[in-house]
Amino acid sequence: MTNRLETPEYRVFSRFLIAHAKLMREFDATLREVCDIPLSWFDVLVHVSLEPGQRVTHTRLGERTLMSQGGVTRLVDRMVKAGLVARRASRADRRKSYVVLTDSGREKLAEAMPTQLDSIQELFVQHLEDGDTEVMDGFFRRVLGLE
Amino acid sequence: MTNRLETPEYRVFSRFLIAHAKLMREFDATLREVCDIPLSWFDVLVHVSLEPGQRVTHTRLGERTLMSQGGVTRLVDRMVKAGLVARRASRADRRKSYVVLTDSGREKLAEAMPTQLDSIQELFVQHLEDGDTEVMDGFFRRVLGLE
DNA sequence: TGTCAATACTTTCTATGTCAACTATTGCTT
DNA sequence: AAGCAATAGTTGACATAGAAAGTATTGACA
Repeated sequence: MTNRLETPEYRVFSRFLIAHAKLMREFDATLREVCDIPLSWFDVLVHVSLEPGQRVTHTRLGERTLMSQGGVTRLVDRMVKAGLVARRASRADRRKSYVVLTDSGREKLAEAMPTQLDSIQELFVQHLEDGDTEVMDGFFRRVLGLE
Repeated sequence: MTNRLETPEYRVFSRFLIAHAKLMREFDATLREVCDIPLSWFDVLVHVSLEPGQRVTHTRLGERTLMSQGGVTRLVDRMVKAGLVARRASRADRRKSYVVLTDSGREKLAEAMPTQLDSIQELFVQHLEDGDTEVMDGFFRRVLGLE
């Protein structure tokens, strides 16, 4: 039964899981050490800043960060308390509430972005050789059902 | 600043993250639906069964499942309560306690293994084309610092 | 042999996330 | 316009995991 676990394909899968765990751990540890924020906060800062108008609804933020709605509310709560983001009620639709960066949030992002980009470079991108990028991009697109 | 986010390499990294989240979600959902256990329990069952003598110490189980020691204790607690595994004190070293499968645990594994192997096949392995396996294996090995 | 650092596991405290129920608001349909 | 399903966000109950301190046991070494 477990012999199917010993194929090269399964081994790749297994390494995929371990690599993911390792990367997440190190990204989080580095961001906490250098910038004093967890990876989840960095994610929010980035996704707010990437949005047109530098503002996101909770729902969209949930899609981007792959979190549940309740989870987003609480994550944003903590970041509001820390002063990195603020909520701004939408005029057009009073159910909506936009998440925006505060000055402090913008500063924190400017500080954390190079840190995180360096980590990604060092732990992930650096190991991409020759055609690896294209191969892996194709693979992940298929996994995600894109195109 | 964010322009480095728009390179093909970063895009691969981003898809890697999204793919991981998607796969974990679906594996867990399928195992819960079909076999009524979470992915974390399946992981434990597999790692116990793969061990020589079909028994693992908590410490080793933690290394295998990438979990903290306290996390392992409680995860095993829950599975003991559910009757899938049991703890067996070590004679040689009375600090150690081995985790072993119960009959019920062995049955559950026999039921869950094909389910999970099918999921992995369908959601991951199926999308590996031609030389993809070798390319990705090499990449993940480098990421993990193997060899 | 007595001491003490290391090891194995447990436990407490806390952080964080999910699910489902709830509230408010919107906008479609008649 | 009234009714009502859909949408946005919050909240309560609960599940789970990590960090660090605590307990028991082992083994090395003076």
